[in-house]
Amino acid sequence: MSVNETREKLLETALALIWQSNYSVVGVNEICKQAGVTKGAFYHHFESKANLFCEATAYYWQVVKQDLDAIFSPVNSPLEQLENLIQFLFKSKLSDERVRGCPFFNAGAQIGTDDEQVIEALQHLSQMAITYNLALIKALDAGDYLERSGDMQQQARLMYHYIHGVMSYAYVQPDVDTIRKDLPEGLYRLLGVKQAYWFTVSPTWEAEPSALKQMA
Amino acid sequence: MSVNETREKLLETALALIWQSNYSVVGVNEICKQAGVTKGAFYHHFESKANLFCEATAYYWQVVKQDLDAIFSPVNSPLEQLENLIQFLFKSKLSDERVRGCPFFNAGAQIGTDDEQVIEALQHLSQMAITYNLALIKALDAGDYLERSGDMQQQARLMYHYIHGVMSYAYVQPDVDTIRKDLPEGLYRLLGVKQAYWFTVSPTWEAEPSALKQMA
DNA sequence: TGACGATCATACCGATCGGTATGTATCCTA
DNA sequence: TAGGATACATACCGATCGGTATGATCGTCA
Repeated sequence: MSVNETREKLLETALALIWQSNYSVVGVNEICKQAGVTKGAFYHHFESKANLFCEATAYYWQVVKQDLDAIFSPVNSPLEQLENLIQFLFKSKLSDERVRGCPFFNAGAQIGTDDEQVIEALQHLSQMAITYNLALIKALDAGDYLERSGDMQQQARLMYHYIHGVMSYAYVQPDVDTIRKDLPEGLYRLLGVKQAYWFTVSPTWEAEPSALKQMA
Repeated sequence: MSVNETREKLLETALALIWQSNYSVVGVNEICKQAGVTKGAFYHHFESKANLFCEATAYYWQVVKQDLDAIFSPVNSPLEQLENLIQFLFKSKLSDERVRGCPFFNAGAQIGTDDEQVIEALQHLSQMAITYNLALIKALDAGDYLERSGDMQQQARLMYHYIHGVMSYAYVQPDVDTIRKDLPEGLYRLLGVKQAYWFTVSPTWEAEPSALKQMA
């Protein structure tokens, strides 16, 4: 196994395990065991468990960013972008029944406030997500798809709040059909998309298998 | 210390500690230490840590229910009820900077999926919350405060999702002013309250100190 | 008064936690 | 080909985890 292979195997295993339960519960031993490496290897690549989590956050974002850039590609209309986002959230996190919620949507709630670097990593991640939301809202507004204009930065946050909430709900109540309905309904309502445009667009984005997808 | 005193002290201490960090991180030893009782007393009153959590959930709900019943009192108009709810969510969970989010909003994300009785306790709690939301939505709809009628059961869920999301956001980003703005804005939008009624009502509910409030 | 159950207090359990010390095999470079 | 850095593997550390066994103290009621 090459250097990067070991490192990435650890990152992906950690993400998968945290994904399935939570940061506090998943131990370094278990991560190593599942990844098929020893503790010596773990602490060779990462200085601590918290550091691993931060690196995993960055790794996760790096992968997700590619999806997001495809979803929000300028070749898609704003409405298509929104539908793609819904598709993405649904497919990547809810299709497999064993996986509920998103480790980073949830992570804020999983981690004690004492670990500063972890908090910062999560804040950065949420800020990134909100930035993407903001771009979408600006596009929707420019395309006259919205009933009213408002504080778009705020609307981007509202979007984030809501998506976060739905994902967390899915963690406790993995009722796929319900989530499938609530996700678009809430977003259309929150953003104030003109009702004529509701449920009128088919997504142009399709989930592709990737390292992170396989984890789910 | 009487029997009920010890038991309630343990429940309240557990809630406070879990509130501040999370279920996995807070140990039985720490709960006992903070509560000023010994482990013997703990395991005399509760058969396990998970059982304590379930009991604490019920205890918490029992206290919160009183607030909710006051908030949704029929003497208040639906708009006042909504404003009261916002006030309640904000005051009870965000006023103290050290406390971020809600232990039970977050708990779904904090607990491994392996503990069945804990999951059930949380599902029950969320169902209760959604039931209250539903009553509010029906009242708003009946009072012609909403722009459109829809699946009210779903709308009650959407409300829950959003509130959950805002609370979790507050956990990582304890920016009180932002939350203060986002909470009503999102709820008005989600529920589709006619814009003429936005921010027009003053709350009739005021937080009163209680055992659980002091925890915060 | 004496027996008994309720309410704890103390001491301890094996397991596991995150982390480390040290040894070793491999590889690149000089 | 010597030597040092890299990439691990193994064994172990003290601390803490949830939980238990046992005994002391108390009020209660026969």
